[in-house]
Amino acid sequence: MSEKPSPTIRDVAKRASVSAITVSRVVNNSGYVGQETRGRVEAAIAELGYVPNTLARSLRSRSTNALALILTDITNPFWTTVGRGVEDTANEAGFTVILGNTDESETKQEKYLHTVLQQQVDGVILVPASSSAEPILFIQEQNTPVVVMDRRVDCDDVDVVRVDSTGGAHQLVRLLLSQGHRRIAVLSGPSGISTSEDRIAGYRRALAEAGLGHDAEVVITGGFNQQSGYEMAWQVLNMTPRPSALFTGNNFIGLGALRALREAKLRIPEDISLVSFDDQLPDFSVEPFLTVVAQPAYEIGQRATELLLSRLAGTAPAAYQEIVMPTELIVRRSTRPVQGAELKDAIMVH
Amino acid sequence: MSEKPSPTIRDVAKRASVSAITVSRVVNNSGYVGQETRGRVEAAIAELGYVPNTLARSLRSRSTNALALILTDITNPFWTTVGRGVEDTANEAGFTVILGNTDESETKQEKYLHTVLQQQVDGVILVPASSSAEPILFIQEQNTPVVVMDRRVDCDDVDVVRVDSTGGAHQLVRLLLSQGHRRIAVLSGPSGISTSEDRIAGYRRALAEAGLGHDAEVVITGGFNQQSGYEMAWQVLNMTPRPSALFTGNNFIGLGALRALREAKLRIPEDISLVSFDDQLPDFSVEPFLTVVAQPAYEIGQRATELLLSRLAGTAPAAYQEIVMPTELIVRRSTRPVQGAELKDAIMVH
DNA sequence: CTGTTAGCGCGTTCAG
DNA sequence: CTGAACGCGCTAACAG
Repeated sequence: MSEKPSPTIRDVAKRASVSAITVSRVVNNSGYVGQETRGRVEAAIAELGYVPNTLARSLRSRSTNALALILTDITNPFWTTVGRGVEDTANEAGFTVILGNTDESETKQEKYLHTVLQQQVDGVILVPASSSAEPILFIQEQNTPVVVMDRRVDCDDVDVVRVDSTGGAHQLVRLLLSQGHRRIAVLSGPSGISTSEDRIAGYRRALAEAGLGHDAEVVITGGFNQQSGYEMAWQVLNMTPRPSALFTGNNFIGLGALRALREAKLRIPEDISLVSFDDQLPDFSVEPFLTVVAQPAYEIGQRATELLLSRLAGTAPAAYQEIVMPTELIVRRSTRPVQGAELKDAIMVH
Repeated sequence: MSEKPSPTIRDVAKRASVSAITVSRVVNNSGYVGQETRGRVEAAIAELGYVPNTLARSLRSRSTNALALILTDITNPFWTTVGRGVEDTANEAGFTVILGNTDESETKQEKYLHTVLQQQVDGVILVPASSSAEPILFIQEQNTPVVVMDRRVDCDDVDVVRVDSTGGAHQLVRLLLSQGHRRIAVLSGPSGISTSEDRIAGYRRALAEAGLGHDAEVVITGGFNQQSGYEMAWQVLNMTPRPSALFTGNNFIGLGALRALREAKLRIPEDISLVSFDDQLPDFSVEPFLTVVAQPAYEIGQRATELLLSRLAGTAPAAYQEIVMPTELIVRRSTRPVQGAELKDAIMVH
């Protein structure tokens, strides 16, 4: 393994008997270069196996053509799909994407923000771990454009791309109400996160419009993960009277609840109804049967990236944008009209 | 939004009435700096909101503290787990990880390799899209250390971390043989990929040791994905006589086969036996029941990264390493001894 | 169409 | 313990 250093632009220049800048123009397809000169340069590049140094390029040109995508849970298929939307859109425009995963931790988020800003990314797409405005301001202080994705924050001066969580929850709960359900439990995410709270708000609005109230006990908050969904579901199953329907605040909470219901030997929808925010991945061992409100995950990533790129290009409207995307109600087979008798038949589980 | 440029190390130096290099020493904790001086510098950093420029740092120090991880399918949970092993190990050592997804395409792989080498990553972990030595040589030409993961390549002068695919397949097929299965179909990945071929080799060895041969028709190759598994399984189901057992070459092929078997209304293991390479993700709607050979996914990533880091540190043995990790047979409930009658009872499906 | 000059922000080298 | 000079590899700004 010989230790000869990688060839630089000057080595290529020398070999092709031109100046460094000419090589630069050939590599970047910028400016005018004569046919014959270009040929010589390209030959020299091939012979030397020259690979341009992006670091130096970015240092000089003050632009890395890289975006940071900072999200909360890369193991969640919803986020992988969003991520793909971001990546595809960015790549198409010649940008690379640097990914950071915060696990909903503000500390990790801060760490990643520092890292990517040090790396001089041209822009940031952030799924904030809290609704605090501080991280946003920190990014903006570095003159770096930022788009907040999925969640609202306590800050008006920033671009946001999200879905209508309140509306989606409202639809789901109205469906349950129309089937006669009256005691409906909500298993939501962390309080302090807008999606989590908006979904509860949609639930409350649906009940209020129907002239109904609800026990405080049936509204539960936890984490946006399976374990939490599992635990919250058991909590619900132990209530007296037991709710006749569950509304879970995201896909993972829904999965956890599903497991709890199976352990409790409750059939869906015969014994209990279940609806959820977020569609589930197709599972090839069973037919899809969960009634859900689906989010346009890929498109969310796409729109957020487009907005960010237009800011970078200076083609975005001056005013900060808030893009709210619609959700889609998909009715399948996990709910059922409540039977007259069932209303009083509140069995204790466990 | 005022357009003042981000503060540089010199701005901090001026504000603290020291030289730039002193600031550098404070930031990097290198060299001696007096207590009092350090205090002034830290104050200046905080007041200015100074964030060091990694680009310039790396350009100067000729090291980015970044590794590239190039793999073939990020949507496969096996690879996400491997990736986590890489990421955790790298982060612990102060390295960041740049991820590239090739979808088993040599073209995409080449594109990513170019990108990350331009970005001056300190090392590459590659899951090669083919067994060609060329990409390896290309990386090594840039004086960049590389570890090949999961697959063998036509190149001896490179570090490799993989599992014993032949051995794992051998165990699985021996289990089937011991239960009396004689006509066993293999649904494997692309030919030309060592894992795919090694798993077929293990199958052949098990049969040969039992003094048995097999029809060429029951050995099928396709892609390492669900769609391909689904199609290959249907192909098997239409054979006469129909194989009494299936061995699928990875988790996704297994999932696709599962779907085909369900569509064909075949019960497992009553109507047909199924074993697979790779364990499946826990699915909360059904108990795990598939008999598999599991790979230590996380540890594979970990070992590969450790090896790469030790190369960077210069602490690795001079000779190239080939680390072959063991697989684990997990017997569950997807196979069953073949019944005497069944052997002749080769029903056509469809 | 091509070249010269300068300097991006930082850290190594060597001298105080 | 601190600093001055220099250059990493590349391109912006200006010549010609």
